[in-house]
Amino acid sequence: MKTRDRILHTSLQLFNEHGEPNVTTLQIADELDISPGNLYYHFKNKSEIIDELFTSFESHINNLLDVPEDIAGIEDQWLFLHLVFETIAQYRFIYQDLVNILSRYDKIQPRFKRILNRKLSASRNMCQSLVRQGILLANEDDLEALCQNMVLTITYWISFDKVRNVLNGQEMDISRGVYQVLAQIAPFLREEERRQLQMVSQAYIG
Amino acid sequence: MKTRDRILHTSLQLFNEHGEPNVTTLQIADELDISPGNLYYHFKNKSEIIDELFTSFESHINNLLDVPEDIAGIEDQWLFLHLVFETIAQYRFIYQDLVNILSRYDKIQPRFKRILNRKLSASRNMCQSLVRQGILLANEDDLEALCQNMVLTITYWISFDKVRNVLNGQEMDISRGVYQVLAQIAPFLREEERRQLQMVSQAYIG
DNA sequence: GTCTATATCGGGATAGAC
DNA sequence: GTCTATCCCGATATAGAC
Repeated sequence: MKTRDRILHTSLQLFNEHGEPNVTTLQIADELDISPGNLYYHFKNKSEIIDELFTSFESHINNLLDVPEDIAGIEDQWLFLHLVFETIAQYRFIYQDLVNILSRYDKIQPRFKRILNRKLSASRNMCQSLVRQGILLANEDDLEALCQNMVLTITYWISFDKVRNVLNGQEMDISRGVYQVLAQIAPFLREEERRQLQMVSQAYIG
Repeated sequence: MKTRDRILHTSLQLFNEHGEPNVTTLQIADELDISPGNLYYHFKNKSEIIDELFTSFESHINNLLDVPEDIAGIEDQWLFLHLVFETIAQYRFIYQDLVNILSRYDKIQPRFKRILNRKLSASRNMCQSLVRQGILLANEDDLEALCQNMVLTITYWISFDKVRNVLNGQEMDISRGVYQVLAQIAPFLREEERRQLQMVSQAYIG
């Protein structure tokens, strides 16, 4: 593994663990047993590291969010959301200090907003595919509020979970986040699919 | 107004506007046209300011959250949530850099968790009062997931709104946040109360 | 590519006069 | 209570040797 990539890799880990603002370039270098000078040979400055990591996140998440023309079954939706959550968890430092990071690195602000919009589209696609199947019954306003809340949960679940649990050593619970998103759709579902969702949930959460 | 209070007041404003980590003690002093030395006469250090502001927030929000033994009507619930949102908005710097602040000022971590728990209790009270009235129909699991999501929305709506809109100058929209919370209850409501909620929403949002 | 040494800068905080 | 001056330190970033 090339040094440049090792720097990115370690930075990501430390950022996720301690929060980007709390991690210095010296700590990154120390963790890698290289000199700070070496780090600055590979990266002009700290923001270049963040920019690169964000770009990487962006391409991963866009990849995921572009696909879902038609995620028909509950099981597929569960999987889809789980992949989204996993990706966010991998780059959670962005979400944990979102306002801060967006205000200090203003180039990524529009890019993040675009991701939010894509999340919204994906949520709408999921719901509309259910509507088309006649499984989900809701009017326009309900649907819009539902999708907004889905995006909110997708965006903040991991931070929320961290505040409540992880800060004191407990494990992060992604599946629970997936559940919390789908639980918002549940009340609009037909009785049968609602039970099906319940089954799937129990299988993954217990 | 005593200098000490002016410091608190201005700090709160600057923190909310720019994010606590981006505001220096010098900036606070400058804004007040006092010297940094003067600031440090009134406060031992920056964290004492934050601590004091948090304490103030804590007492406001606890005051609100303690009341709701029985918030029966939709209209009352709207008002209650609006007050909660307003309080959070007033101290939004805490929420905007939540993970960061909780990790750097570890004394407030348990206190914030307690607030989260109270939010959860308040949400449960709201829902259960509706259940008792026979207005809301849901099983235990649905109810629990619902309340969790309500707390999540209450906690992060304002940050979410800021990321999407306010960072580029638009106004913050508290009523929309209230709506997003109540919209989660809506699908569980009886037809009649659901319509009623719709009316109230339209009155406040348009 | 990597190191050591160092410059620079900014923010937090203190000393001591008034 | 308030000011000016200053210290201290930690973080970013650079210079130059190897």
